[in-house]
Amino acid sequence: MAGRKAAAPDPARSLALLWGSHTKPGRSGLTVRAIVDAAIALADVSGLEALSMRMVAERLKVGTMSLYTHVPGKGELTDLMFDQVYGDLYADLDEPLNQPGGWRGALEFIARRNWEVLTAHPWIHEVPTMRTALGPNITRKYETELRPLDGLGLTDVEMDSALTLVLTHVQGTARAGAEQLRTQRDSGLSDEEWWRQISPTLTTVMSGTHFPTAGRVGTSVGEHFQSAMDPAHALTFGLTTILDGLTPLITSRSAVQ
Amino acid sequence: MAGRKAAAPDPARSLALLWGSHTKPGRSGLTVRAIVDAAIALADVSGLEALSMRMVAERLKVGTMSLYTHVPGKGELTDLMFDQVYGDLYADLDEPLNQPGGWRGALEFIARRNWEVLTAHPWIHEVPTMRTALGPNITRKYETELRPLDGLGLTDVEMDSALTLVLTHVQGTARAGAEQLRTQRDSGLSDEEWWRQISPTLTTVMSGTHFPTAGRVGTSVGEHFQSAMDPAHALTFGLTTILDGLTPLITSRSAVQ
DNA sequence: AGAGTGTACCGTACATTGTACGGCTCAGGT
DNA sequence: ACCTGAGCCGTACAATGTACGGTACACTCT
Repeated sequence: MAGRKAAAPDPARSLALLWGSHTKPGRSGLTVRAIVDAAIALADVSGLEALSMRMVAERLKVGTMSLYTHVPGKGELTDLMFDQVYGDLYADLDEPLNQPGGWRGALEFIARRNWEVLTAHPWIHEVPTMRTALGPNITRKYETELRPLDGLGLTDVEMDSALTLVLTHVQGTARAGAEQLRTQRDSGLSDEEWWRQISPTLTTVMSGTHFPTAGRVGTSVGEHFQSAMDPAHALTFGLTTILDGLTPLITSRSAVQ
Repeated sequence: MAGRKAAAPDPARSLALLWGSHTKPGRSGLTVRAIVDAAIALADVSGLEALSMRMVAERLKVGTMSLYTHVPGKGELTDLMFDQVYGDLYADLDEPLNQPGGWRGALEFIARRNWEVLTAHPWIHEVPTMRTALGPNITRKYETELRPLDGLGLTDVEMDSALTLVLTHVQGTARAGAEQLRTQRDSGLSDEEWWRQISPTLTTVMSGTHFPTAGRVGTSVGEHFQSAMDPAHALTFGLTTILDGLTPLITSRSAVQ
């Protein structure tokens, strides 16, 4: 990254911002909320890396440095953006729990919701999540997502592990999809056009090497999805497999109870 | 990112570099290989984002712009780095296949090997992988990893989906672990110190809100792992679950044969 | 041996980034 | 009417990737 030291965001400062109430408009109407909203709108289009403090300021018709009155820096701003988009994820604390289909239906619902945010705001993948772990919305999300797993006989650690597994899968798959989309946008080439462009170079250069399985499977996948991969298919295949894998664990625990 | 246009890497140029033979030392001993090795060594320590062309040049005792004689730009350089670290992943094309334990043992072996590279070179997580998909080493890796799944009765698409699921899981978990480590390094704080620092702010600010499940489970996890998460545990829990989930699919297909 | 030529090498310049610093300007209290 | 403090912002700086144009060396051909 460029610029001055870009000092690591102060956790305590971030937390205060995250949990505090910010309803003091100032004399040009500038608010933490307005800044975060503007930043999210811009990031949705261009990504976090392309998002600059100058762009945010310009969109708000405000001097660049005015932002720093309300937000310590870009790092803390991304923390706020992150917490914000997870704010409306669930209608209430029991929405997944009230889903039909028991724990399995609940986890499917959770996966689908997370998938939706991730695809609506692909820049989330660029946010270092470790440090934001304690924002108010994130904490509520954790509570909401854990509840359907409570009382099934699982240990606390198992509950966390199961949830983490599902969320990691959704995130990884969504990330791959976002990357695919972004690559297409950046290059202006669709998957097919891209393939046509590199195809001659590839055949020239690949002559003499034989990868029979990779060749056959790669071709099948390409024909089936018209692409090198289909994120939606990967999501459901993986989710089904994971839930199938969790079933014996949960039924054995429930039986003991 | 800063700097000039930073034009998207030319796929064809990357491919030529990836597949071509580069054994022309030039008059100051500068080689594509040497550049890539230096870049990898630096990235291992500081990450991709902190890696700069100036740093690479300095390490090689060479002017910055000399690098551009051998490598079109930073984007293509990262492509080369990516392909390079996957070069020695497997001893031969049948190493996973020859593992004991059938397809399950093979997938466990594959997961472990991928985990090792990912933790040895955490910057891999920052590489946009879509465009590199066709490097020689990556293609061989795909072949090697698919073979243990061949002949089990799975369709080509199912073979690819199963492998992708395992690799996505390993990558996601490794990424979380890398992020955790990096956050610690950057802040100079261990998990415990970090917790002590934000704890007072948190209790002040969290008063009045009740998240019973999150609180109980979070505490249990923290006590069990001395941290908010344990990547190694997440890896094995998830892998076990996924393989358990794949078992019915594979046995049903094999039965039909 | 001498001349010519292409390629490896690199110094400088520039646009772009995050943000430190210090000044300006106003709202509100005394 | 004046003072004070907070919101606002112009300028400056360090760091980045790399375009551009120049320099110097290894080689080939005469």
